[in-house]
Amino acid sequence: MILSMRTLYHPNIEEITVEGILHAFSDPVRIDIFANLAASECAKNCSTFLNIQKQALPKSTLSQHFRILREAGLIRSERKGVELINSTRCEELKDRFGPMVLAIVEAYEKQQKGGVSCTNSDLT
Amino acid sequence: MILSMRTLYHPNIEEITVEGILHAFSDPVRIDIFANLAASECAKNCSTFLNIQKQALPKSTLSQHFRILREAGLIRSERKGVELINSTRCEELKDRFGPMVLAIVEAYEKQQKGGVSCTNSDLT
DNA sequence: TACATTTGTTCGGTATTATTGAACTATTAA
DNA sequence: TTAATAGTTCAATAATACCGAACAAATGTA
Repeated sequence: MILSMRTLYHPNIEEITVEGILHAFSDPVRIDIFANLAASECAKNCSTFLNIQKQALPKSTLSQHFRILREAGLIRSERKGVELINSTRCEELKDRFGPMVLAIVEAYEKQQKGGVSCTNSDLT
Repeated sequence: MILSMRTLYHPNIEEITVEGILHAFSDPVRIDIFANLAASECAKNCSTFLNIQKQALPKSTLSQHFRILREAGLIRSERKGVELINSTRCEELKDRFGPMVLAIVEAYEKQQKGGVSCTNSDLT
């Protein structure tokens, strides 16, 4: 499959797999991006997330993370001028995978709110 | 933390994280093992899974997968003589993370039953 | 006491995957 | 044009994963 820079590949809903979704969610940055998108009223561009993480990420890294979320079928990205507007595919996903995606997001949000001690056990 | 070969580390329930769970589930072998354990009436030893995958796995690989599931807090392993008996921690996990784990397992099982076309799109 | 068998772990070399700075493309605006 | 902005691609490096071989621990047998 040949993809030019302007072609954004989005899998059809029936091509999306549980394993693909779980792999996409396996990275802390990606689950955080997705949960953020899911919680926000409006869609957001990629650069919105440049400084949302604990440590600022390079845009090349962020670009890869968005591609993985997109190709796993979790988000939809639309080009609007020079930027990419991202939104979740939660509703489609619910039809196909039931409460899984929502349950993951809710568990993640609850954990983040709960003020988890992130100073734990650095095993050198 | 020093672990001898006989010491099996199991995190306390409050040490378990959503990210850790999602990372453990990100591998197709591991989600398959976990779903199998969750579906079975009785606990199973590790070697049970040596030939359950499409391609047989070396036992060193399987050992790593079980360690990752265990250290993510998803399973409990008890030594019984020479073997390790594994079971899920689903009930504890439900208390802490709500329906997440069950929803993942159910989506995975539904997909497996559904006869997914695994001959799809090899993008060379 | 061996010695063998079974189950799983550890080690270390190799292979795969992830990260990221630099160069690039594409769009918009002046 | 030229510049600015948003995101992608490339390629070198870093980090992980895989798995054969050696090992450890428990059990059985004589």
